[in-house]
Amino acid sequence: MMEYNFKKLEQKWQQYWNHERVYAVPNRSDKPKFYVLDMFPYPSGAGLHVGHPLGYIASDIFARYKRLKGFNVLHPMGYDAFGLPAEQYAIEHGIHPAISTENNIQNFRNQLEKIGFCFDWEREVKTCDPKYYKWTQWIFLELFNSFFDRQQQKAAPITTLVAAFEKEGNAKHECPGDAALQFSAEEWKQFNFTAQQQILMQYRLAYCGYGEVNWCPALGTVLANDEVVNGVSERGGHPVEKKKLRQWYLRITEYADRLLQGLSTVDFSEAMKEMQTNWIGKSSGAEIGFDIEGHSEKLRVYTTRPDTIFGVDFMVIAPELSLVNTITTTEQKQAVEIYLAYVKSRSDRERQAEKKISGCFTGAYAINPFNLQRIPIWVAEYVLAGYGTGAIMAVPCGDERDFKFAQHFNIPITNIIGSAFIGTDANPTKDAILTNSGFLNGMPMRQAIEVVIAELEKKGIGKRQVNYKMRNAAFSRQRYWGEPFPIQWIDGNAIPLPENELPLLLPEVDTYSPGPEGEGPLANIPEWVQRHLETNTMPGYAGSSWYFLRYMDPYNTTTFCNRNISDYWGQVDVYVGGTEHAVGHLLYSRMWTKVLFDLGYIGFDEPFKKLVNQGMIQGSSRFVYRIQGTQTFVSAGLKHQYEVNTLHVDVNMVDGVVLDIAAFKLWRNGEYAQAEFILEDDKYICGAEVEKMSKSKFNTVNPDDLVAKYGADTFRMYEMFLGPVEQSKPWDTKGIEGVHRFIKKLWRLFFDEVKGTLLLNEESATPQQLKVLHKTIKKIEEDTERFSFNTAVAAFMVCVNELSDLHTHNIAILEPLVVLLAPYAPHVAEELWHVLGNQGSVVNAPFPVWNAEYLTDSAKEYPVSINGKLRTTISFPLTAIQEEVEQVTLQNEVVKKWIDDKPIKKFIFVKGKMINVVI
RNA sequence: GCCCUGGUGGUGGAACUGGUAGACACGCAGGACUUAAAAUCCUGUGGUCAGCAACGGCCGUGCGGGUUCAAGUCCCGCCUGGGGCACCA
Repeated sequence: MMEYNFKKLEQKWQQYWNHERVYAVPNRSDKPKFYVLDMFPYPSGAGLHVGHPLGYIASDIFARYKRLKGFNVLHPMGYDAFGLPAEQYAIEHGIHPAISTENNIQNFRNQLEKIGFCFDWEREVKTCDPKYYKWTQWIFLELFNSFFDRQQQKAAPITTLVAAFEKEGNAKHECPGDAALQFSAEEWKQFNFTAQQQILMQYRLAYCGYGEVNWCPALGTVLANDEVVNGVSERGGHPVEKKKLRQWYLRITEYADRLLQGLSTVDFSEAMKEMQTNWIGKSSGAEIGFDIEGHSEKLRVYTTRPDTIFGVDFMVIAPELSLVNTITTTEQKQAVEIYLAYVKSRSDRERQAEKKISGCFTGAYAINPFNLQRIPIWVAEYVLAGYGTGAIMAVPCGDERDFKFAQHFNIPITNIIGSAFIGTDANPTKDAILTNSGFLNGMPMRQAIEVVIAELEKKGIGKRQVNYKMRNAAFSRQRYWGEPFPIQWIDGNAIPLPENELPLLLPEVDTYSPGPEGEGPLANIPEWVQRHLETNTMPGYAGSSWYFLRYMDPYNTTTFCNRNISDYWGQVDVYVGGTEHAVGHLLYSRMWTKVLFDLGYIGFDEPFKKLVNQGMIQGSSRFVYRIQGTQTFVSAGLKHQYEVNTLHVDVNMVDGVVLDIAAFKLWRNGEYAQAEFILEDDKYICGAEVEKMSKSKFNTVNPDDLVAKYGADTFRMYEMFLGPVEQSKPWDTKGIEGVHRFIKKLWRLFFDEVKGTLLLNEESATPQQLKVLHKTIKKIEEDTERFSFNTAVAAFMVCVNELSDLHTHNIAILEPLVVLLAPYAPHVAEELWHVLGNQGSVVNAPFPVWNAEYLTDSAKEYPVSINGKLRTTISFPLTAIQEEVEQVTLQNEVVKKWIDDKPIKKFIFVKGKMINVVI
């Protein structure tokens, strides 16, 4: 084989790798371990597009590189296979999600295999496989049977809590679900079983409660947030309202502090850490109970600024609070009801994003405990029930939103910060001196925070409080295609199934439509309901919270992962995935890891040592412009002369922006066969825009097509060449030719394709050739280590260009180069490795070592600037010192010309960098 | 609205710690080989001005300021694309 026939060659080596089990990884080895993981995909029906493999290629290169560097590398792949789209597909087409999912998985697998990844497919996991979700259910029961011991700051079995209750009540274990709950050992023993279970439920890490969902009565189903658009269902446009349903939750808030602290032990980007920190949203302040005029109940507010308590001009409570009904006066009742009805149709996000100010006075007044002033209580949507106590004290002079609200409703504003408030804007400073503030007058605000908290605690009307924005995560879905909860409801108590009954299999159903009253499809199965089994299923992040552990020991039937094996592999060393998982998936898998660690099942409490975020590949959409009411399409440059409709066209029919008219006429079964065109310069020019890559926008590019046309090696290198992995960028197939040419050029260092001869020789390498090689080794090693794959590809190109110029055909140079290239272009590297006469796979070769001796230069071409502007360059030996440099530089013709006879103010010489003459 | 992130030639991008802006590619233009095409190779390619030419001047990293001998890089204020915001995964 003298010509570069990538089709034959790639197929040959893929078969060889499979057959020889080259990528099977042992769980025991003398080599150091390294774990490289990709976020596993949801196997959608649309298959892979060019955006998916970006991260996989990056991690594959890294995994192969680490293997060459002598590590035992775990690099698995699997599928996050439960999820809403498969269920929606089932509802529409009547095909069981298990079947469509399996088909999709096969399709994904085929596509992935063509790209030549080094995944150990023997370790593949699928979250929807009963052999897998048995252990998801098992871990769920561990969460159910555990609580967070605040003294120890770790999870512990609920049995130890029961033992403590029997001995001393809950004195040492404040109830996370109800801080006011207190009972003695005697009282505990007096409680009946149900009462005890209800108390324990308030402690469990997986617990049941009630929560609001998007309920769409017309569809009879619960909707995801992204299925709700402007308060109506995306499909059909039916009204959506809030409905309270029984839900499972994970008590992740108990782990808030550890999740926060753990961030300092992992190598995530600062942006990622910041996002997680914001999500956790730790704040400290005070909770204050205000008296409400004419009511015994208190109005509890949480504030981070207790120092501003004399500036409170009104209170705002969230519309969801039951307190709204209790305190609303008869005069205000109608207005409040109208307002509540309006709020009910709106999502949290809409409520926060809304610029229009809305709210309603309840008619009730709270009393400021320090100056006994009456404070009107309002209800408004900008306060969310889920944060803090669901009520705030509004201080318009210090808070922008409070200020706007006060202005809008003409509520008088009290100024407590003197000249720091000028009446046109709120000033959120902490450094002003307080005025109009009773006993705080003259005190800096920062200092007053502590003083007020102390005073509140002394008077018993408030206390110091740490709050988290993070809420406990709803852990149930009213859906079919998810893990069933291994829970039976007996006399209103949640009773776990015994371990030997796991997995609780997802039953067959006749219809995937929802059950009565917002329950999931499982509620439609008589046998299921008769057994009193939980009808909710688990959400997508259940299976994905621990999958990285299952890869280590995927066939174990006695435990989720053998402890010795997880001790060997330990943390994921490099985890590659998109930022869209920044909070959800990453926080939950971090929490699960901590729980499993606390309970002694694994030996580490952070799952991912280093996280690399790959950017999104966006689609580059193309448009055609149809003149309204006709079949005539007008080229983009002329479209403004007509009334046109804009239509997406398949990007695969467009070369750059030029439409392939013949292909367009055949498109969509000839829907546009009769189309006529108004051209410019004999071409039809399409409009272009960058959008999300999706089937509906006809801007997806299938990797299969590119692999077929250019080969997997070209495809892999081109994906990397596109730009930094972390950065989002639109896909453009145009540049792929350049990478393909590079591989062919490399090939020609080995073969003369025209004459059909092998060019290799055993001559010893010249210093120039050695310099090129070793410069490249160094560059590839450094770039690969820092995930700078685009510059590494460029370095390969430079190397091959230079070696071609030097007519290099020496084995001594080309063999190390082939090993260097193996992580990037494994197929061609494997072929050339064998052409060089080696036995066995290049996968197991040692990574070449660069030698500094070949790289040293004796001189450097220094840029010479006058006043910071580059004017010329002068070559100096690397050993040159400032005096010599200064002398030579000032004699230089160009420099002399610029200096003229002005005096030299300063001569700057940075060794190895540059020279700057300041005049 | 809040949080994160990006903006450099016609295009993707490079410039790692403030030190020669535009590496490497694509595209384009011209040329070689060829009956022709493909493939391959060579030359040029940020804008602009002047010039026979070697070479050179000015401008230039979203916009406006600032720090510095020196700013794509640091600081302040804006504009703008993308992602996330708890039931998409």
